[in-house]
Amino acid sequence: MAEMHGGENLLFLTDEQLRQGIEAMFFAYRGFTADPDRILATMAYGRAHHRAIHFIARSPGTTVNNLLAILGVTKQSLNRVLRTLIEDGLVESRVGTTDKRERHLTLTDAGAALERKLSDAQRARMRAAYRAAGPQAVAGFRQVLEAMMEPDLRRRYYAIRESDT
Amino acid sequence: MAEMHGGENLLFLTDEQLRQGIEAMFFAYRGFTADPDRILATMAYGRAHHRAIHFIARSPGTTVNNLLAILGVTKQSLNRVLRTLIEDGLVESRVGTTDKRERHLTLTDAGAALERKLSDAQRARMRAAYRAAGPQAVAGFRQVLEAMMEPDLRRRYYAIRESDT
DNA sequence: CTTGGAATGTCAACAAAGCTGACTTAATAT
DNA sequence: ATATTAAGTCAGCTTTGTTGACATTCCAAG
Repeated sequence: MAEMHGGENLLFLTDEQLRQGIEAMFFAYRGFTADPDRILATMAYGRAHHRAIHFIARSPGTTVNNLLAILGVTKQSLNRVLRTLIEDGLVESRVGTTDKRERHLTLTDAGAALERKLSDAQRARMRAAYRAAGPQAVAGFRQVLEAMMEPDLRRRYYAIRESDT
Repeated sequence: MAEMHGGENLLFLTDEQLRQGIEAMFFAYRGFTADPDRILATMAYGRAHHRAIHFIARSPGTTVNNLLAILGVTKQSLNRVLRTLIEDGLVESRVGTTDKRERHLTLTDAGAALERKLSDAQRARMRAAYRAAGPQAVAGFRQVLEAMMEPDLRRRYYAIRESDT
């Protein structure tokens, strides 16, 4: 924790500074999605498909319910996306073994290939930004983003990270 | 500039670190828009209206063309939003004096009131995140976001900042 | 002065991706 | 047995984006 001494250290909390942060978030998010969007535009897919693919890749065997909670959409909305991905052979849906009501979702080889393509593009921009800003800036970036999340999503964000080897 | 020495300082560039950054962006953006979205849901407005209102407030008298470039949508899409805001008396559109083709957009008192309401909510979350992370983290946050923007939007971002007193 | 091009606005049609509400099926939990 | 949960489906609606075509107004250059 950095200690606060007096007033001038709180300059980063002025309305003007906060406004700039808001605008930075807005413009940066556009850059963040630009590369995958370009790739998806050449197929019959959109950002919603990308999100589903990303989190299935990240948590193979995840259930529909879990995905719903992470993505924060209705099941009707997710189902539309999921159905096309399954029909197109990018995602596989298998009935659960312990609980047969659940469907466990995984990427097929074709799905994994698309995931890699999208992910490579997005990571390339992230890597460039990280490299330009440096490790200390990246740590701060992550700290602020985590503080900005809704508590329940922050918990899910941590859970996904910890599920990695 | 922080100097790079060898390998372990580049750990923040591993695919796993980049993936976490991507997910942090995704979850944080949801938090970022959550509060204004809640307010807008109670009216007949959406996120597109918020964006228009924000940038008109930020650059009073801006032209439609300038707004188009900042928002990155088609004029038809913006026009629909703008029309309802003008009809509802939140935005005023005045024919330009030097160039009468241009329309200069400003917020009415009612528009400014809504802007303040939305902006207050969004800034409150930003302020909380900034406070929790501290000044150094905020500097890093801003650095990474700026590096992530598309170059032309980065220029516009700087231009808006510099237009302030 | 005429003409070309730029800025703006409008109409129509459409697509992506979200929403609500109602309902079914199957399986689990109480 | 009954209630609840997970998933899927149908219908209809909203917001916000897209193209394409076209009219108007105005500035500027030949």
